[in-house]
Parts: sequence; structure tokens; C-alpha cells
Amino acid sequence: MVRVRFAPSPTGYLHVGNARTALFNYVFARKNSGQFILRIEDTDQERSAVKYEQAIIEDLRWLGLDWDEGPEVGGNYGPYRQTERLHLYQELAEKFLQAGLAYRCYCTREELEGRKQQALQEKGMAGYDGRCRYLTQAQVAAFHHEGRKPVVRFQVPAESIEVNDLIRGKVVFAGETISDFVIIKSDGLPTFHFAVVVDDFLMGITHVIRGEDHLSNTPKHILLFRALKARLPFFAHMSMTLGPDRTRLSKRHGATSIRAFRQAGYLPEALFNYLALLGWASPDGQEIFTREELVREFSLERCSKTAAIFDHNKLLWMNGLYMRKTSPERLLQLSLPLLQAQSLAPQEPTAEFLAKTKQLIALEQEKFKTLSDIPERIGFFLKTPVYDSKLIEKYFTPQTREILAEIEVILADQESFEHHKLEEAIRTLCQEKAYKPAQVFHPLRIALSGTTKGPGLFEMMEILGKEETIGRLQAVIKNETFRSGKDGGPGTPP
RNA sequence: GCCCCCAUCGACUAGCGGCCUAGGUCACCACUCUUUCAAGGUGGUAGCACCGGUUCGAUUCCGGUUGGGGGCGCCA
Repeated sequence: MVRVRFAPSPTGYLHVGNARTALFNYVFARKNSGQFILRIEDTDQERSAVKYEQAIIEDLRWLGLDWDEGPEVGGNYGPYRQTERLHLYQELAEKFLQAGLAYRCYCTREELEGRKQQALQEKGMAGYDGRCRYLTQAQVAAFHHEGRKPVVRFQVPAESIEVNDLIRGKVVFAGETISDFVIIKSDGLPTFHFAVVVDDFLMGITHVIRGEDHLSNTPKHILLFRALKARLPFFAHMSMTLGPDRTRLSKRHGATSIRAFRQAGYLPEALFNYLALLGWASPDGQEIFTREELVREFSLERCSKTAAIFDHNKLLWMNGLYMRKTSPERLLQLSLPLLQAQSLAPQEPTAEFLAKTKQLIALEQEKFKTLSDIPERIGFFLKTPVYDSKLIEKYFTPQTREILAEIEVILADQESFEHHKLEEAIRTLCQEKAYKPAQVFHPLRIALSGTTKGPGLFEMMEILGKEETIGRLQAVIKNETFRSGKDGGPGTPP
């Protein structure tokens, strides 16, 4: 039975790089009919916050990465929060101490720092020198008397360690390069290295799939597994996610948290799909996957060893693809809060309003790249447009007013406001008066919507309806600033 | 400084010794469709880091150089 885990520390929002790790674990578990476990690594007292734990949980769910065991769902290997498992680490550390696998170290941070600098200069080694390994009773007593609080260090044997990585193959670390590392901090909490191994062991994790930044830590973990007499899990270290400047992806690169992308109007399935493509490729080059397809196709063997740069651009394209694919109904639901936030929709919309808005969304759907584009692109339907003087200047000539007035008359005569009929009528006008269509269509579009971007002109008029269309036209025609053909400042026509 | 990983178009990648005059996707450019903005269609620009080997033959195998990334914490 395959058992994998994602173990975030709640010190911030879910980072896209971590989300990708979670996703690979999730997909691997599903592919192998195994279990996906969520474990919260909250042993950093300084930085961990409940708020972030909650946010991470929400964002994982939003991405569709549901776990079989972990917070909020339980399981037989709990608890799944490390601060609730402290006794386990302490007991095991005590056993290590008694078995001579670990020892108490009384060095202070200052002493450590000083010696580290010196060793770095002299030998290029930055690790602990092991000087507390064999303290006498008297020395220990003296340290206690000084009030020093010890840490527990693991005694690293001088042998080289081999890591057989599923993605990278065999990696060998020389024994001397690993120094005695801390497993229990002076506050009694376990360090990351100790807690992961103890938990992976106790939770029966079979495959450790994580970022490449942990590859160098793996020999330590292997040593710990051995000390626990535990069977080694398989390791798979996936490539890192970098920013456009090839450095670790961070806030400097803009949005880096799943939360930020959510708020920017991205769809979960788009992010899911994009993340899957970062460091993994299907054999046949397929790039668009449903969750099920990805689960079917995925394999660790096809994971790339090269670090991947997170490309906002391709994500945006892919999001647009999914925006076009999904139903107007869902887009309506997802964008309603955004419309409300911009006062484009009432807090308690009527069925009529919703139906109309859905119609608008359907009309403009092919142009949305993110949900945030929805208010922007359909806003002018929902409330009187604001006119941009530059546009007026560019598209309106002195003659325009006359043309618009003629159109107004024609529209008033229309019995049906069906778009084919409207088009026919206006094209007839163009012919009769020998107007070039562009000369008529552009100003009309701007007069009605305040923008050059929009749906088909006649579809737009149909949805706006006779009354509103004529109303907007009249307002523009009467607008004083328009008379000169320029300087139509932003603002709502009277 | 020491240790580890990595190296194909600007980006993600396919390639697992001859099928490669290196393929796909995003971006970019051109053309096309068109009442705008998109979307779509067609075409195009662009890459095997470098130096040595191995081999009849290297993008593919080996070594080195260079470059990038990661680790060396009482952070995870």
C-alpha cells in the first residue's frame, strides 16, 4: 500500500512550489490507489500560526487536493499536527540517548557560531565539531550549574551514505560531510529532521516525494531511519520552482501563493493543470489534462531533474483556456462576489438579474482570461459607461453626432430589437448615405459602451434593449463636450 | 569555503547512439478571419553551454570546465 504525505509548516500561505509538491504527492497516491496524508509541521514556535494552517487547508481543498488522513478528516495514525505528537519525539529521543545513538550538547549559540566561522575559514566545514560527545559527569554537572539548557544531538557515524532516488538515481554522500545534528531543541521540541523521520516512520510513509532542497538532508534522514530500525521509504526529489531570474521563487517575483492566484481570479483546474506541467511531461506531449487524465498518465519516472521557472504567462493562457471551457453558469457564480464588490451587482440579485448577467457572460466568455476580467468586460452593461476623452477624440468626428442622431431615429422605429434586424437596418443606412461601416460602427460602439472592447455591436444592442440603447445614444448626442468632437472628459453624460 | 543536484529555443519540455536538416506548447513576429477586443486558422524567428574522450556515428555515453540551483541552523 502506497502512503505519501504533504507536510507543510504553517508559517505563511501555501506557496505554489509547495502546492506543486502536494499535487505530485496527491497524483502519485491516486495513481497507485494509495493514501495521501496531510501533516502539519508546526514545531517552529516563532513562526507558526493557526491562521496559516487554516489557509493552507482551504487552499489545498480549493485546488482539489483532498487528503485521506490528516487535520479535519482524522485517520489511524494521528494526531497529524506535530505539536500534538511531542511526547513521541521525546520518548524516541530518550531511547536514542540511552542507546548511545545521541548525546546532550551544552554548547551555546554564541560558542557554536564562533567555532563555525573559524572552521569555515580553516577547513571549509560548517558543521558541529562533536565536542560534547563524550562529556564527563563533572562537565555535565558544571554546565547544569551554569544553567545551560542542552539540546540533543544525533551521533553521526563516519560512513558514507547512499541515497537511491527515484528521480535522480544513486547519490552518494561522504560520511565526513555530515556532522552531529540537533534532534531535540533546548525548548524540548524536535527539529525538522527528527520530526519528519519519526512521523514518516510512525505513519508508515512509503514514498517521500519532496523538493530537491531536501536532497542534501536525506542522508541525515536515512541515518535516523536506521537508528529507529525502520524500513527506508523510497525517496523522490523533484526539481525546484524558480522565478524568472532563476532564483528561488519568492514575493519579489509577484504572486507566489495559491491564495494570491485565487484572489487574482484564477480557476483551480487551471492552476492544477499548470502546476502538473512544471517538471513533468506526458509521453505524447499532451498538455491539457483533467484531474483523472493526469492521475492515469502520471509517473515519477517522467519527472524532470531540471529546475523549472514559473511562467505566469503560460498560466494565464491556460486559465483563459479553462475560462472558455467552463459553463457561463459557473462563471456567473464565481464572479458574482466580484461584481458585488464593484457595485455592479446587488447584494441580493433577482433571478432576472442573474439570467441577464449570465447572458452577458456567455456573450463575452471567449475573452476572459481570469475571473477578474468579468466585471471589467461586462461592467458597461450593468451601469452607465464612463467615457474616455482619448477615445472620443480618436473616433468621433464632427459628423459623428449627425450619424448617431440618424441611428437614433432608426432605432426608435424598430419593432424588433433582435440583432439581425438591427444590423440590417443600420447597414441599410450606411448604404443609403454612403457611410463606410467603420465610420458608423466604431462611434456607435463607443457611444453605447464607452469602450472599443466589447461584444458584437448588434448583440450588444439587443441585450441592452431598446430603451437603454436609445437612452445612452441620446445622452451622448446631447453631451456638450462632444459637440466639438474633442475634450469629452471622463464622466457620465447627463 | 566544503558537499550535493542540474544543463535542449526567451519559458515549459520531447529526445533515452543513427528515425534530428532537433519535435510540441506558451510568448514573440507576419499573414488570415473580423464592426472593436478576443478566440481561431496558416506560416515564421529562435535551442542541444564549452572542451576533451568512447564510437563507424553523438543532443543522447564518460571525464573536465563554465554556469545555475540547493545544502552545510536549537527554520522547515
